[in-house]
Amino acid sequence: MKKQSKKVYFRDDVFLKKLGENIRKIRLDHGLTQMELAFKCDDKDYSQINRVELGKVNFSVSYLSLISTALEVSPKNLLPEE
Amino acid sequence: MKKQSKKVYFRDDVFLKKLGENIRKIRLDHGLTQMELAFKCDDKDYSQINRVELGKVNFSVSYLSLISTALEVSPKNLLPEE
DNA sequence: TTGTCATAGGGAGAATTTTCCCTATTTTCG
DNA sequence: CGAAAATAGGGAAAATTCTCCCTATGACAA
Repeated sequence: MKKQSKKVYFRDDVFLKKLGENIRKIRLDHGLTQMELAFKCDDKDYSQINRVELGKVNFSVSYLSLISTALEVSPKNLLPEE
Repeated sequence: MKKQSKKVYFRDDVFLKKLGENIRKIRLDHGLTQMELAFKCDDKDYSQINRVELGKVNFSVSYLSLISTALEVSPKNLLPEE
């Protein structure tokens, strides 16, 4: 019987927090509400945007790409330094 | 009975491909193997790194942060333009 | 206050990634 | 060529996100 190591997905809360704040900042710079941004992302619901901005979900890089397209900026611009 | 719309997660294959290529390029610039990079990421296995570089998985932004730390670059540097 | 808009967040089920272990294929080096 | 190293990828179980729908809270104007 193998020793069963606990599976815990890696999650960088500090990074997620900063990333969410950046996204919010850029969204507001564009004068968009969460709902409007969700619409531009072809997302039926804006709860995901909300959770992203609050750093509550460890979302995927594809979604990062989607948001950057909707905000008309390079994905690079969404990321925090370091 | 509600109409059941099919759930399909958003996935940007083109973006994932370019991102993977960038990561590979930077890894090689640092003279690391996939295994060595995995080790620096505290990943027990290197198959994940391999799939990331090949654009086969839509990995999380936390993992992106992890890789950037291991490669000692800003997460920005890993992302493709646009 | 009342109503409206925007943000915050609960909850369930399905989809997908992540983790872990293994093997196959390809590349590199003696 | 042959061995060793590195990359590619199969597969299963579990963790977590994603999607969708709904409600609560907060902010702000009439």
